[in-house]
Amino acid sequence: MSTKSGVPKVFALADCNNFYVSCERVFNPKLELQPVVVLSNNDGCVVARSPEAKQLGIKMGVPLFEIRALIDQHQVRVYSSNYTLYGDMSSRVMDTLSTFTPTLEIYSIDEAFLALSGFSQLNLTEYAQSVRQTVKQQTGIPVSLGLAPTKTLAKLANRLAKRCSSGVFDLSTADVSDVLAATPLEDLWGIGRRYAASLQEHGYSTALDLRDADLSWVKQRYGIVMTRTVLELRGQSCLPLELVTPPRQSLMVSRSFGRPVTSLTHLQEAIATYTSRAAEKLRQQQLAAGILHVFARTSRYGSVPYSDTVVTSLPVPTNDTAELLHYASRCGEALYQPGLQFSKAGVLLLHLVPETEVQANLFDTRDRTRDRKLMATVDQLNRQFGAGTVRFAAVGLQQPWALKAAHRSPRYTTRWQDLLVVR
DNA sequence: TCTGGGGTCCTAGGACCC
DNA sequence: TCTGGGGTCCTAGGACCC
Repeated sequence: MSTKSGVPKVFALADCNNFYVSCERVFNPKLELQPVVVLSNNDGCVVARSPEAKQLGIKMGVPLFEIRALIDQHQVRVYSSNYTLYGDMSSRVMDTLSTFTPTLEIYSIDEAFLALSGFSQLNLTEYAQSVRQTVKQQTGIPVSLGLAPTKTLAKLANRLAKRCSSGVFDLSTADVSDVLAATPLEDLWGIGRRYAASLQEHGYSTALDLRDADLSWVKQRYGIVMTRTVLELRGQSCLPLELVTPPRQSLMVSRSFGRPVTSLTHLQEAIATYTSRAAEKLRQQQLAAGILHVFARTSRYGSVPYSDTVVTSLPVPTNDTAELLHYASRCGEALYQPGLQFSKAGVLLLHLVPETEVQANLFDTRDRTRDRKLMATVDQLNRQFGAGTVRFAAVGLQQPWALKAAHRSPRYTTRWQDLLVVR
């Protein structure tokens, strides 16, 4: 695969190793070489594991209560998620990566694709090594790099890089057949559990089988997405780097409750809390929403199955907390049913537009200039004195339904009170 | 007792129109 | 017996990702 100029085109996927655990370790070096896990919101499931924790057989995504015994037995260190810290560490890593190439796509909180076209004169593996070392040195975070002619193969190369001590794996020149033959379908980017099972029923079991599958059959049976995967396995790049972040289409805030909610009051408090948070996020990103979805559900495990969504079209796209709270509260009333044990609720905002491009409505009676000033002041106070300093009464005071986060580390990098003290 | 949260894209099918 | 057909738009649901 070559570009027009004849320069080999290589994608590198840089992926932070056990990112959340690594973030915790940067600020608490005692965690090195110890089994460590980081939990999802509400301390529900394991979402990151140190190699030592993986060694103990702790699987990705397992609920905490299922591995209690293992944790006690091996004194696994357990942390609640600290997304403020991880987000901040992520931007430090991305800043460092971006010094190596102008063509970089930030793919997720801990991954970035780099285009290394034009580096043909250099030894790519050495270059990748210097990327690793620099990121480690400047941020404390270990990363691995996979090199390949397509994104899908770079993803695979990265998996292999994670297993070798050098932390770099290059599939850009070698014949990949042997590697693909040793790769189960569900290890491929874009092939999840369902597709893997379905392909298996048709006699495919490895990535090599899929690469050599009949393209028109794949297209007809599974659609365009998997067809691209097949082509990428063949070394034909179909997924370009996305250098500009596409505008966001939706924004969601949802949480499971720390304990079941049965009263309308508590359901409304939770919905108001999530709505407030969603409105803050909108303002941070200078967006306004035209459609509000509010949903609530009971637990998938036991209890009466119930899940419903109420949709409201807003008269004018808005990011005003008070206005969104007004509509959300109506939705909450519509969703509530006595006797149900609600386990989760959430708010989804759609039809997002830049706040500067909001079309006025002729019949709009709100004094929006005044509203905007109020929100700006509230945001400023909360930035200065901490989140939640100024709140709307609707969010409640006690919040007995609120989620659990019993093991959270301090926000070392984003809160003055939590700054690490060296004695 | 205890099972995450936040996204995107694609497709099928219905509504509607000419 | 005859009862169009094709295009577009929208939505819900399903698949995937981290």
